[in-house]
Formats: sequence, structure tokens, C-alpha cells
Amino acid sequence: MPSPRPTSRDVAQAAGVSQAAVSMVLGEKWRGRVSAATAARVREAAATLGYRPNLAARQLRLGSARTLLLVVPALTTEYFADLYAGAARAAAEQDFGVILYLSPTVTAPARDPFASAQSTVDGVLASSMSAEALSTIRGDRLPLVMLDSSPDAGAPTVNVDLADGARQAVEHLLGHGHRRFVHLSADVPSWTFEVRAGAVAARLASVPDASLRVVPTALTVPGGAAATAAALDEAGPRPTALVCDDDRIAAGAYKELRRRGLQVPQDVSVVALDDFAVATAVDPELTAVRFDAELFGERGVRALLALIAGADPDDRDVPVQLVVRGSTGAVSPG
Amino acid sequence: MPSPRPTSRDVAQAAGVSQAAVSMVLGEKWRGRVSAATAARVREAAATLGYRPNLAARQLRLGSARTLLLVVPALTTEYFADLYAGAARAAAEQDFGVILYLSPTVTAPARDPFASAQSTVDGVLASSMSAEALSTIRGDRLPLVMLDSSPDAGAPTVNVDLADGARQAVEHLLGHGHRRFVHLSADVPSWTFEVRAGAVAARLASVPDASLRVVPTALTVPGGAAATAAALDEAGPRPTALVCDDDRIAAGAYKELRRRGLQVPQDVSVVALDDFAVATAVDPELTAVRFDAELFGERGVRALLALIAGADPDDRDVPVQLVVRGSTGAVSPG
DNA sequence: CTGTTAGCGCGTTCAG
DNA sequence: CTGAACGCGCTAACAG
Repeated sequence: MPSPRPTSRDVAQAAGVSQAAVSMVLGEKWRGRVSAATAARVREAAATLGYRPNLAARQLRLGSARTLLLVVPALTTEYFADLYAGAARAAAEQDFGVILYLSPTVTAPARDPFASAQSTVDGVLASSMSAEALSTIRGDRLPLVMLDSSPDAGAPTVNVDLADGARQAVEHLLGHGHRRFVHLSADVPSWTFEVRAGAVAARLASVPDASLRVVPTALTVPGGAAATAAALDEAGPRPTALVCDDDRIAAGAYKELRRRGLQVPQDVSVVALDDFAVATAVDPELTAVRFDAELFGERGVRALLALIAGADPDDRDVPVQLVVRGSTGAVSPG
Repeated sequence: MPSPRPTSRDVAQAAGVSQAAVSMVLGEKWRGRVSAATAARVREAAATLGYRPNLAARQLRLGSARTLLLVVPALTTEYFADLYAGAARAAAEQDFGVILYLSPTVTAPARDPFASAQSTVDGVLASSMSAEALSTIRGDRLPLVMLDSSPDAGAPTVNVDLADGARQAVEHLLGHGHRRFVHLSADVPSWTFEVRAGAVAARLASVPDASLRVVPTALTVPGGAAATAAALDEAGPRPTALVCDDDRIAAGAYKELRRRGLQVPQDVSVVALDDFAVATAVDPELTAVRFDAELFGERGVRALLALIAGADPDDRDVPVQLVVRGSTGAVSPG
């Protein structure tokens, strides 16, 4: 016999009080409305019965499910996994849940997030979304915080300071004497990659004898290899430093370099502006820009909850850190 | 003015009918209860008002949120991401949603999944769970389907046929003349890894002149490197074939092999029993066992929905396929 | 046949 | 501290 879930009425009966009293006690709203003794009795009864409020009923009355919607373009890397984990943790601290919506890929037709979400949401956290896709989401002018998106998009944003990361990476390479740079720049029309490209170019613009070639690159291993081949095939002296928008691109660069008999880092240094599983799997391990994706999710949720509460969202950027590993070194003599 | 969400009453009023009629029409239960003309009018009104049923109210009345809970140990690889995507898609086809619960890691204290889930669930899909962790989940004897778990656990299971994958991998290596094997076996007490170990050992047991050494290995790049070092340091002729439980272990093996001046695949062949991002990022790319994680999630959901509906879950295994790439070849002469 | 009325489910809150 | 009303959609019972 699957014992039916106890309701607040059951608790009330067990404690010898009314439903209203139960609601107040369990909702921590009984300061001076219910005696401490009765409150204790109610808690006791709730505990022994294993009572859990029916969230559907609560939502129906309160008009909120205490739920946030996290929209991500795809869950294909551990980045989004960490993002979700951090968001869920931060939300749970304030008794909010986080549900996930995988925004349609290029191929799949756009489905209504709210239909699939199966729930009423109190706010939306949108990661790496384009402005158009965005409009679908804001169906009812829900509170919205954008992650990894342009601050000009008309919604509060929380970002990772990858411009700083790109600067740090270039700085590191300059310090090793590199002057001939190639930026393997993701060919995805996303704000985050534009920022990286801008930061790399800006830093190098102030170095008189530095050169920079930007090659649009697909965000895959073969894409990285192809772009590297293109960069090396161009006329002029061979570049000595490769800045890759992510670690998969860098893995592709490794392959092409090795195919040509070039060694990392003796002949060419490589840095990645992302630090995920691939970064430490390749040999030598990648010097890469790392950030705390969980912290990112956490900040995003805090900003969104602040927005919902009517406060000013704290939109500080998440700091990044250059992790120096074996893929970068001094320019080879000659 | 944030226009208040239209209720079914609003729709009824707009269409000039009663709420009951609206419910019937929109619930596709009007065969013979409502005229086609009226039904059309109701649909029309609902569409123009942008009506969406309040799911809290529906759930309250129906006692179900049409929601499934997917429990995963961690979301750290794209495997779980794909699993979720497949599960969500299959569930959506039957108007179910899927919410995620990240089961506690070793460090984090166990939280109540249902508290964090913020919703009433109709069933649980548990991936790679140990028997103990399981008991926490089945709080209310919910329908449960286990993924990647022992069929003896007392719940229906849907599995990936990795035993077959392990056999295929060993077969492939045997065909290239390999006889001295090392299995870098994940040191995680999980059913899936026991199955792989069993399958590798069983296949090799029938080959008279084959040898197998099993080395417990941490599921990380350094873990793979350390285990490889241990295997190569043992006395006796050097192994020529490494079977790795996942691609990160294989990446570690690559590093240790290269450190010792051994080449893949000329000196040592390497196969991985998992095929994720790292498999194609390393050089040479890994010969690996691949399966469709989305299909896995899909099958899991179908089994769970069948179980909920009182039918027999179809618990066929998900097939696997050996993808031959550059990390395996014939034993080197000598 | 076509459609309506009434009451339910459960937690919250206001007037008593 | 309690009784009763409320939120919204679903469905059994009932009426035209």
C-alpha cells in the first residue's frame, strides 16, 4: 500500500490544531500568532508524518513555483554542466529550483521553452544567446539575466572577464619574446568571441613590432587543424604564437603542427582561452585561461534573484586566471 | 501593465461557452461532447488570448506534474549532457518534462532529491547509482528505472552493451596479432566497469597464448599515466596492447608512453571503451567504443514511461560500435 | 447529442 | 488560534 502523502490537514489533525496554524508554523510566520508549545507540537507532527507541502498547491495559491529557467545553447561541454551545478546550488540556498532548457540548435526547430519547461518560472537565465533567440524567451516580460552576452542587450548581464584572460595570455606570450601571432578565432557569431578577438588585437596593437593574423575557425578539432594549416601556408615568416579560442581548436592545431614536424612549444607556442577536459589531455598540456564555471552560474542566479526581488543585480565579472602549462615557452633561437 | 495570464475562464467567456467545454476541447476529450464548430471557436479564442493552462492547477487536480527525475552522479562529461538531451526529447514527446538531480559527490552531503527538485515527480531515472544511494531516492516507492546498473538491483534497467564493446575492442587487437594485454580498469566501484573488466578477461581467457594484466586506474589523465607507468615497470616482456576504460585514461597513457619514447601505435596499441571529446583531440586519435548517449536517455525514458503506464518496460541494451582510428595497429616486428 | 453546474485538490491568508 | 474563502483547471453528474 503506497501510503498516500500526508497533507497539511493530516498534520493539523495529528497536532490537534487547524490547517491555518500548520501553515503559519511551517512557514515561519507565527511570531506571536501561535504559542511556542503549539508550534513545537506542529513541527513534531510534521516530522513524524514526513510531511512535505504540496508544491502545486502552494504555487497555485502563491502564483510562483520558485523556479528559475536556465537556457543554454547546448550541453555539450562540461562548461554548461558546471554552470548548471553552480546555478542550482545558489538557487537552492534560497529555495529556488533551476530547470534547464536546451535552446534549439541550428537544425532543430524552435520549440516553446515554456511548454517544455512544464512549469511556471519566476525568471530566466540565458547563456550565450543571440538577441533574436532572446525575444522568444521573454514571453511575458519575465525577469531576465544574460550570461556571457553583450551588456548592451537591454538586460542585466553577468560575464566572465575573458577580455582580461585574452590580455593575460598575450602578455604571457610577449614576455617570452613572441611577436608573430595568429588568433584562431571561433567562427561563431557570439559576443564572447568578439570580445576575445578585440582584446587580443588591442593588446597587440600597442606593440610596434608585433604582427597578428586572425583566422576564423570552426569550434572543433578538425576546424583547428584546418585553420592552423591555412595560417602556416600563408606567405611570410612563420608565426610563433597561436592563440586559440578554445581547447578543441588548440588540439586541432597540435595535430597540424605535428604533421608538419613542428614542436610545441619549441617551434610554436599555443595558448587556449578555455580550459576544459581537452586542455590537460593533450601533450604537452595547454597553457590556458581558466575560470570557475560554477561561480559563474552562482553569480548569475544571485543577480537574477536580486532582480526578481527588485534590487539592483550585482553584475561583477567573474575573474579568470592564466594557467601556465607546457605549451608555451620562449621563442626558439632562429 | 504586465497583462495577467488568461485563465480558462477567460477563454470560456471569449468563446461564449463554459469552462468545462474549454477543458474538454483543449484536452482533446470532446469526441461527441462538443460540436466541431464550438471546438473551433474555443481553439480560436485560446489562440488569440495566448492561453496556457496553469500547470500548478492541473497538477493539483490530476495529482501529477508529468515530470520525470533524472538522477546522475555528476554532469562532468558530455555523456550526461547527451543523456539528458535524449531523455528530455523522448519525454517531451509524451508531454513529460525531465528535471535533473545531481547526486551528491563524495564530498558533498546527501541532500534530499525531492526537496531540491521542487516538484512532484512521476518516476525516477537513475544513472550509474550504487545500491545504497538508491534507497534514498525511492522515498515513496516511485517507479524507477536504472541506467548503466546491474540488472539484479531489483529495478528494471536499461544498459549500454559495453560488454560487447569490450569484446569488439579485444577482438580488434587480437586480429592485429596482439597477445600481451593490459587493462587500465577504472577504480570506481561501478557495475559498468565490472562488466567491462569481465568481458575483457573472458574474451582473453579463451586465447591460450594471451596474457592480461589488470591495473586499477583513477579516472583522470594523471591516473592513466600513473597506471601505465606501473604496468610498464613490471617485469617480463612489454605489453603491446592497452585497453582503457575511458578516453581520459587513454590520454594519460599516451603521455607516459611518449615520455618513455614509445610510439602509438607502432610500439603500443591503445583502445578506449568510451568515446568522448578527448578521444579525437589526442594524436593519434583513439580507436574507441562509441554509443549513442542520446538514444540511451531516450530508451531509459521510454522504459520508465512504460513502467508508469503499467506496461512492461522494454529493456533492450543500447548497441555499441567500435570506431577504428589511429591508435591501434599491428604488433611491431620484434 | 451538446453543453452546463458544482465540487474537488491543498496550502495560504483574512476576518473573526 | 480557527473557519472559510480563494486560486485554476478537471470531471462526474445533470439538464436541455
